[in-house]
Amino acid sequence: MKRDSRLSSVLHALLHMAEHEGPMTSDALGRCLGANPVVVRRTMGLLREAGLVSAERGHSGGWRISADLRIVSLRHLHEALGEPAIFAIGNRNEVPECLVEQAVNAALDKAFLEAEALLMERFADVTLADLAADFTRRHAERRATKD
Amino acid sequence: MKRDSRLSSVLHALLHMAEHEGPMTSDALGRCLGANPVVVRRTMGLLREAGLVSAERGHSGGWRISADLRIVSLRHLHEALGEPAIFAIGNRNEVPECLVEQAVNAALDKAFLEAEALLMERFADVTLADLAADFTRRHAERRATKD
DNA sequence: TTTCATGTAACTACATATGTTACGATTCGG
DNA sequence: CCGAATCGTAACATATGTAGTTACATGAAA
Repeated sequence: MKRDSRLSSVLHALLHMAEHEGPMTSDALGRCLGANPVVVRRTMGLLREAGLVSAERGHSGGWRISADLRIVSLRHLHEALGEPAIFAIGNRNEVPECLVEQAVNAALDKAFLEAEALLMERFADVTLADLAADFTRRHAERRATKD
Repeated sequence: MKRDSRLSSVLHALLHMAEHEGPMTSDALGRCLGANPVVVRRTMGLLREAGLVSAERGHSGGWRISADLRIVSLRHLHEALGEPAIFAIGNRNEVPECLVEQAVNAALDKAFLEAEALLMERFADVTLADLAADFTRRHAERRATKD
């Protein structure tokens, strides 16, 4: 199964936007991410619908962050992306007649739901501001190592 | 992304085998699961390599469980299947140059590793015997309801 | 020796993420 | 007002991975 990397992509894009003065075009973001500008527009469009960014068309247009970095968490972004399926493993049949399969599904579902709940908790704990701070720390570290 | 349902499938198959006298053929298991017998052989072959089941060819052959149901956990089965990827979400680029992307990956990896650790714990806690008992309970319940 | 079963390779079918092309809609600058 | 820049979006292409299917070799039992 090919993994959905949109959450990773939008985080990367948003942090670049946070470091950048003025709006960034889909083309510029595409170059940062190594992604196609149309894919950028497609994905950022979901964040726009969630009110997290805004887009301006025409000359000197592009994408801007329109939310507080200290508020927006990974969970918000996951929701903005439509809460895509988290697991690459699942039940063969979601509503089985067979009692054996029902027992199997119940056990698997319980484990997956717990893991998903933990993941969502962790996602809710991390904001864009946290990531920006981590980036700043890494940046300072690299400069210190080079000197 | 199509989900990997092999763990669900082998659990379903193993429990049917546990309830069944003598070996079960790939054809019979395929009918239980609603799956193709070749796919059954392909998947059960991995369990055979892990020593969890054995296969006999020829007349009155088929698959047999060759391990203690009280010992074999979901985790063992997951391992026997080659520990397939658990998450359908992931980083865009696993070894990025970009410090922004490194910060993003670090945050996501941390959350995913914690969730995976919890899932593996839960998997280790559930044995085939537990599932068989749960099936028996469901079976008794259904009969009680019908009466 | 015939039949029934697994073992396995090769190919097909299908789903989904991402990439690409094309073009319309909008905005700014000259 | 025109033209370039930019987003919005549809339609199609490509890539990858799961499961299904066909075909046939191998082995065991009646």
